[in-house]
Amino acid sequence: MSKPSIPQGTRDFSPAVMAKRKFIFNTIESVYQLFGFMPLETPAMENLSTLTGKYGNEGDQLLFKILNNGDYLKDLNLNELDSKSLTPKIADRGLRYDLTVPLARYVVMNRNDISFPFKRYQMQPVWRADRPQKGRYREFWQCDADVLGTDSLLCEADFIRIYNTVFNQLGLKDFEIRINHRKLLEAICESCGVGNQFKTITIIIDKADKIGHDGVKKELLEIGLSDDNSNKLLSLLERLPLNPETLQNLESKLGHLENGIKAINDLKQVILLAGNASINVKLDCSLARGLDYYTGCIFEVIPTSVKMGSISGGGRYDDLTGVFGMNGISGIGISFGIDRIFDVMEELNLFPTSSNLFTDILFCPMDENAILYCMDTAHTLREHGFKVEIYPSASKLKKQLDYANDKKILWVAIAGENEIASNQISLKNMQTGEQLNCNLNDIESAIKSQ
RNA sequence: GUGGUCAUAGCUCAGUUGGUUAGAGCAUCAGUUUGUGGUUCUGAGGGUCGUGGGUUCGAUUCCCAUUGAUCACCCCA
Repeated sequence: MSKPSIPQGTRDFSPAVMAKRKFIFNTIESVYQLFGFMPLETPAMENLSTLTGKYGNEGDQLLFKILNNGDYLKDLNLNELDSKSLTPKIADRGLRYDLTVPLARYVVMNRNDISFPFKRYQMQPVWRADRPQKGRYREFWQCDADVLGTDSLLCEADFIRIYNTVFNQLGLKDFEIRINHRKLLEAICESCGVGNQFKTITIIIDKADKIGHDGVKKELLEIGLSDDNSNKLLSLLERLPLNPETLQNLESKLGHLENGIKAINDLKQVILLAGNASINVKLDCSLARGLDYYTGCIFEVIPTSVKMGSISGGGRYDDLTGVFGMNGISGIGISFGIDRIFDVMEELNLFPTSSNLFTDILFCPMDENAILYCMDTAHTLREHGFKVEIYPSASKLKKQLDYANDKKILWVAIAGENEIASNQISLKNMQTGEQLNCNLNDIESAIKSQ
């Protein structure tokens, strides 16, 4: 038999790793709930017709397809088919590629039962048949929150506050929120006389971080921009603090354009509503992201003290549900990339040392009688909120203490002949090594007094 | 989808200019006169050297293929 393995780009998460992941998940979830978002879960698999055509040509290739059950080759003439035309005939379902399309599908299906604005969060794995590399997996988790059915800029401001709250609670101080506005991008292109090449231009300037201003200019010249216009464009890409001065400056350059004034007014309103939370927000006109469906503000969060890509992104979109035949629903959403947040926190050593997932007290029975002796007391402590376990056999004490160390259990309660005779327990602190005898009923107070 | 690097014990790695039974540290398990650990000592288990083929008297070592890992590009979280 060959050694067992797991598929490419997937991972097991050990208990020690899960403790840390849970810390991140729980933090994000509790903050989402603080802002009034409600949980939603959708199936791992969707009908392939729901997924295809939503992510562009490249996206379709990255979908995991699920082979139909039964004799799926029946009625097929294999000679007339290539692999591309074969797929829809033998696979009706696929694994979800993100959480946004399933959300749109859900909203359309349940339109009569949903009252708007609809605020939901969703934290589930998604799958992409991409080639794995650093910080990139075939199965990874997204933590989305979206507000559907309102175009209020209060949502943008709320998401800025959510970013601050989440990263403060995680202990990640060095981060920068970058914001841009789709219409600002359009205005910039217009003012440089390249409004008709909007999409090409944005793909180029989105790479500014990677290839630098020189690289951007080179590519702009290649697609036929004049030297003048590319310089003008580049001068607008500087990353500046999002504040009234920056916007006023921008208004003097783009205020004559309809798109420009709309975007600037939106951003002004966001600053006002976000208040102090907007302090570490930077206006980044090179930020483009998945342009296809974003129509208003666009967000990205970058860790500033670690070399790592974005750890969160999002933006406003119109007509999310249009592809499923339900028009007029606009909204805004963000997504945390928890796998990357994990890597950043690991690198900066930000995980709290004590985890509330681990056992608080381990009972160590020295003989069979002691097991029975511990059972009721252990359960009373559980009812009082302690995480308690009893070592399941009367093994040698060394082995039991090793087990406690391995699981980072702080307290052990040793019970043997002597303790039973005196109706007591030997309570030992595994960190200090101190040990004391106390009555069974006094364990809780003894622990709390330390 | 394109290109580079790599593959020896559970983990981190030695090693052989191709030659008998492939090593170390850590980890695991078991003992160290039987109720005290994380920092004693002793011992044990564990590898068909990623898989398949080729060259050779002989391959873990050389060649080819394949699979996987990893990094970069494309794109993206």
